[in-house]
Amino acid sequence: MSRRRTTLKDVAEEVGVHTSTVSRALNPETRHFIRPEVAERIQAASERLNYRPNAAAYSLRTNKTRIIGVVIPDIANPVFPPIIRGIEDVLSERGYLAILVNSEPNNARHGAVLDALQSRGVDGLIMASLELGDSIIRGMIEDGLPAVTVNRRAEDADVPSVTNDEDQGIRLILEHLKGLGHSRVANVAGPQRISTGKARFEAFRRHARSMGFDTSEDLVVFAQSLNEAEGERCAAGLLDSLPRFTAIVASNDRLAVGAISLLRQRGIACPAEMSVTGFNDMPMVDRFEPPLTTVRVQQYEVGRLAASMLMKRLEGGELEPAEKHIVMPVELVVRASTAKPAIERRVARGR
Amino acid sequence: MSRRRTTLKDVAEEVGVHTSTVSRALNPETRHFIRPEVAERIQAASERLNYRPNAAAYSLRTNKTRIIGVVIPDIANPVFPPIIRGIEDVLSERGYLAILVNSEPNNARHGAVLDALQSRGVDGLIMASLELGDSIIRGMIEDGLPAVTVNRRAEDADVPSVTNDEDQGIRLILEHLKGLGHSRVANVAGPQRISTGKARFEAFRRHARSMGFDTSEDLVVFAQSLNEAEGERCAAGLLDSLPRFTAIVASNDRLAVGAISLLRQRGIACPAEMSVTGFNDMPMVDRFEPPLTTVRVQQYEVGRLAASMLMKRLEGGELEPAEKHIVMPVELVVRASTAKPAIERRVARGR
DNA sequence: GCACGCGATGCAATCGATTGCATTGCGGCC
DNA sequence: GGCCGCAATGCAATCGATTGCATCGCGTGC
Repeated sequence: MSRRRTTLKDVAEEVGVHTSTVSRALNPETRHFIRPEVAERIQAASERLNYRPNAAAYSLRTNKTRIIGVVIPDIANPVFPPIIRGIEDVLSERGYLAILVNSEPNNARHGAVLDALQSRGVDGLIMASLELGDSIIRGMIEDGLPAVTVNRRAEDADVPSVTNDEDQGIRLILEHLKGLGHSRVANVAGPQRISTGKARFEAFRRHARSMGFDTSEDLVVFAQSLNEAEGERCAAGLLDSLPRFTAIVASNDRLAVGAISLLRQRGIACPAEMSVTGFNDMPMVDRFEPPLTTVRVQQYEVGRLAASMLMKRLEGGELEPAEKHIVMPVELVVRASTAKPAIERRVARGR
Repeated sequence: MSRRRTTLKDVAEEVGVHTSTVSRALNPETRHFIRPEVAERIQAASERLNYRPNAAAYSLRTNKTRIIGVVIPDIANPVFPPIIRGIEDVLSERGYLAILVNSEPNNARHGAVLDALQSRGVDGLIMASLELGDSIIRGMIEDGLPAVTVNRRAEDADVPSVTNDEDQGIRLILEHLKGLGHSRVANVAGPQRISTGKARFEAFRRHARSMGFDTSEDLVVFAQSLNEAEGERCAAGLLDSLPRFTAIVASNDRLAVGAISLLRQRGIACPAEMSVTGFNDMPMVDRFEPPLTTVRVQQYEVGRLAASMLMKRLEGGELEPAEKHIVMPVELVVRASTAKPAIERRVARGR
């Protein structure tokens, strides 16, 4: 048990050559320097002794770790697992490993966590946890650490990103609602410090106007965070402030789910009396009651792409401007949380 | 941009001392060797120069990485995120980082992935991905790598574990069904190569017998894997083989969700005509239609505990026998997927 | 038969931090 | 006032792999 790991030196002695020869024989890039017959003996010995290169020594010498830092706000948020899976699949195909950290940008731990990653010498960073104006990230990127953002964008256009077509998604939602006959639609917008929150809110405002929806300001509430409780709070706010409306467009599925909960608490039927839409098409929302009408984003693919872009950068290629910011197409998924508006039923409700 | 990182040597030159002095001054354990005044100057210089220790050099010298490998079958399975979060929270409190890999034990990549972790010199392993008789893991543990399993157990009792009280969970489910008046209950059991599948199946058999349920063998089907599609397939198998029964006890929530889907496809109302129960209480199952009656396990806490146990082992302490295998209490959560059995309604159905 | 060249391999420096041991300097004690 | 001892710091080896350069030996060409 626990005996010393075998090193290059052990293999070298076994075969009767120098460590440098072993090193070259085991590296596909340099193997051609070594006589095939010797290389094979080395290969055999290395397997016999169960040799595993020491990654620390390799990193120290080459300044590469083959480790990528993946920073997300919270893995327990169902949006992220498919993305992570996509990232990890690509990385492991290329012999890279992912260090996963949960960290919210405003959190005290955020800096420490990123320090730890930097100290570990990660070769690159994939960031889902990011707010507009995050200076810590800026610093790391200025230090030359390759990074890609996923889902969200940095202000700094130099940081490559993979995002979804938020504008198109919101447009599809609004068209769908309009087609059903809605004309007064409320918006539970996401936090404006997050790029998706901002993009979706702006898309809502623009498209609502151009499609002729009522655009009173009191039809919008801003969520402070992206979870169910906040969805409930925001929906309550809208109902209490009493503008009449027949549908709620939420900035993401979790807010939508929260809104639906609140409607139920208040005895308002969804979709009969109030339509609700989400964004993301999280796993399982098709099984909710009611099944959620939402915008499907390709979460797994987004993860894969982000990882691929980072790999490409690490393996030498600069990214061409055209591939620096990828916007993935989205798709409207109509389920049962939207329906024709009830004819002015909401008007009757008093405070 | 991208200029060389500052090293101990840089700090040493700045202050006019030797690198070893800097090293000692910066390490809380050895700081007392250094005159406070010097230590402070070193501290200041190190901050001024933004010094970050090189983890590769540290690892090479000390043979420690402060990295833990976390191996799970699939992060996209909703059971795992809370566990991962629990693990990561504990690790980051202690200055450790988690490398996350997705790997099914039967998969070709399994060995390669574990090799990669070993090569990276992880200090320990937390395994959720594990089948009874997995020889690769055995090998690593015999090599002296500290490991803890979560959710599942290894056959080898030497590997510490944190699991849930499967037996109790199944018992609570059966008592609940019995209380409702059911007497013929089918079981969609999990794969028997997985410890939870086995434990829950055995619990089902034992408690079903002792409570006086019908225990015909055709009331049991074994799932090959743990997902919704397999749940559908198994439920179909049960219905088609036509034993009469009024409830389905599934080995986990995903199988249960699949079973419910199938019932809906066949026009069988749940819970009116057929009760269904799950296990795990995954996030969001309370919002499903119907909200799922299931067994709540403390996923986040399970993750925290596993990480804590590993930390304890790494920081010297051997685990006492009593704390080597922790079994977490579970809790029955009754929702709307279970109800009193319909009086022999199923009898009428022909092939 | 000798020199040249090149293919194959060895040598040794290097990456950056840790740590056992050596050295220095100073205060206290008799 | 000299010596002992301890506190504070420096020295140098070390971890294991990579890699530029040196070296060796052999074949080839003349």
